[in-house]
Order: sequence, then structure tokens, then C-alpha cells
Amino acid sequence: MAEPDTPLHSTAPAPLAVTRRLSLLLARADKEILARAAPGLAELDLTGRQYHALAVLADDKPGSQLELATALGVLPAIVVTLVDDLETRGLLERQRDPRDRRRQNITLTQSGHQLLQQADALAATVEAEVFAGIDEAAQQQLRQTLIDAFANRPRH
Amino acid sequence: MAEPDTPLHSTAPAPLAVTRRLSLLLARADKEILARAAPGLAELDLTGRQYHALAVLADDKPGSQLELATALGVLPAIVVTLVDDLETRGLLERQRDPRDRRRQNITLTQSGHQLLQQADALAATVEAEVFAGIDEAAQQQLRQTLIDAFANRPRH
DNA sequence: TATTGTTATACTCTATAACTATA
DNA sequence: TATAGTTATAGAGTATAACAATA
Repeated sequence: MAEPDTPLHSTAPAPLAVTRRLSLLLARADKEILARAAPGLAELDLTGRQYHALAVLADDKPGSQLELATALGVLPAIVVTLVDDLETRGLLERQRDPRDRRRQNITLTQSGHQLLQQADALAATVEAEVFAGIDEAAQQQLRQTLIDAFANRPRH
Repeated sequence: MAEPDTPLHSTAPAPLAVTRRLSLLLARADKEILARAAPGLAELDLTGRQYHALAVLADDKPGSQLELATALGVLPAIVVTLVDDLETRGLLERQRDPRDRRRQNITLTQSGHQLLQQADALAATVEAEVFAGIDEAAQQQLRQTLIDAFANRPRH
């Protein structure tokens, strides 16, 4: 229902910069979700990247730190300190691959899995908050389109 | 068509970490697009953020640097050097607002608009590349869902 | 007294290259 | 000779606080 002061045939508002550009829209979505999740993650002593790493380690079981680096989209040198920290906190364990001693096999410990579960619960809450006004079908479609475009594609 | 070695009733593959979590999916989408656009933007001497700033300045015409900072999601102190650089390159002009001399009115110059146009063309190319396999309706739906969830929402 | 913009600075993060060990 | 992991370090980017100008 129109506000009393709103003309019936108002001119359409000029589109915002961000709505005209899908790239910026995606950038904003990412930033917004991270900003909302960051305080909760901080209570778990996790950065967004550390959460990402735990998720990849739990589900994708990369066979080396290099694979983990690729999955996260960061340099191998970064992964070393990232994994160092999580290992010190007892969230994962490193073990040299006996068949190729250059590789580190990384497995989440029980507390690693537990912490991931907490982080997932938090992420789910944030997602529910952000997509509160969006109907279920649109949310499902959003997920599927992103999977089709990004998740099944080899990284370059 | 199935590969010869693929069993007809193979067990469904465990979902990748990123496909189970919408937040990570969005993070990956953002990262992927930025990674693909970065080299082209670098040829225009632009970072992703500078491109974002040009787009906001052109379309949203923020009335102060603080508004620009909010739109970009960065701290006011960051905007100073950001705008400094673009001003030095003749892409925009600062002018004190005569009605409130604390505020800086920022307007894109002609070359600022031209550079933005080039960056937009590049972004469009990258988007077309990334969403090549996605049908037009799904792309449109993706855009609309993101607008509904993020663009019409006051920043917090 | 509050707000906008600015500067300085300490801090964190990142990228690069060199190195060890394994293959 | 190539690859996985590691380390050191220089450079880039960020956050924080203090300040000037204006309201």
C-alpha cells in the first residue's frame, strides 16, 4: 500500500551502483555475512578462514597442505601458520604420509569436529538472519546456482 | 553419459565443504570473481576496491566521504588515502560543501567516468565467463535474490 | 559538544624468495 | 630435477587514536 505522500506514478529510483553489478553484489554479500559472523566466530577464537579450513578438512579431507591451500585459495606459506595454530590448539593433527613423506596428512581431532559444529551452528544462524525475508525456494535456487557456477569448477 | 568404469548406482559423493555452507559458497564466489577480474583491473591500474568506489561515486553520489566509507564497508581513514590517490590521477575532484564545510563533495571527472566504463566492461566479461553455463533465468533470479537480501538493507 | 576529515603509527597480513626433505 | 613443506622478511594493508576544522 502506497504512502499518502508517494505519487502513484513515481519515477523508478536510479539503481544503486551495487545492484547494477553482480560482482559488487557478491562482494557485498560476502562482506555482510562475514561482518555478522565475525563476532560470534571470535568468541570461538576463529577467523573466517580458520572456519573455512576446518570445514574443508572435515568434509573434503585434502591429502596435503597444498590441496588445502588450493581449496582455501591462499598461498602454501599461509597454510603453514594457519595449520600450526590450529594444531597447537589441539583442533587437528599432522602426520607425515608414510607413502610420501613429503606430504602432511591432516585430520581433525574430536575437539576440532566439535568446534566446527559450533561454528556451523553460528553460520546457520547468520544465514537465517540475512535471508529471513527470502522465501525457501529462492534460497534453494540461490544455493544451486552458486554451486553450478563455482563449486563444480576446477580452480584456476 | 557415464564413463565405462563408473558403476550405474554409485553412492552419491559426499558434498564438498563449500556446497554445504552458503556463507562459504558466497565467499568463494566473491574470491573467484575477484581473482579473475584482478589482472584486467590491474591493467587499468585499479584494485577491486577502487573500482567499487568509482561505481558508488558515479551511481549513488554519496554526499560525504563518510557515506562513501559506509557504502564500501571500510573505515573513514581508509577512504582518505583511497580518494587521495584517485584525485591525484584526475579521476575525481573534491570540493568542500559550501553549506557544511566539514563535508567533501566528490564528483567523478570525465576520465573517471571513462575508466569506470572500461572497468564495467571488464566486469561484465568476467561475469559472462563465470556464469557461462547458467541459464539466463537462473542468473536473473540470483541477482534478484541478492538484491532482496543485501542491497535494500541498511548497513549495520 | 558532536561530526567530518585527516594524519601518524603500531599492528597484522601477505607475497616472495630461499631453504630442507623427500621423491 | 621436481614437489611438499617450512622459514624469514620486506612490503602492503588495517585499525586505533589523536587532532583540526566546522557545525
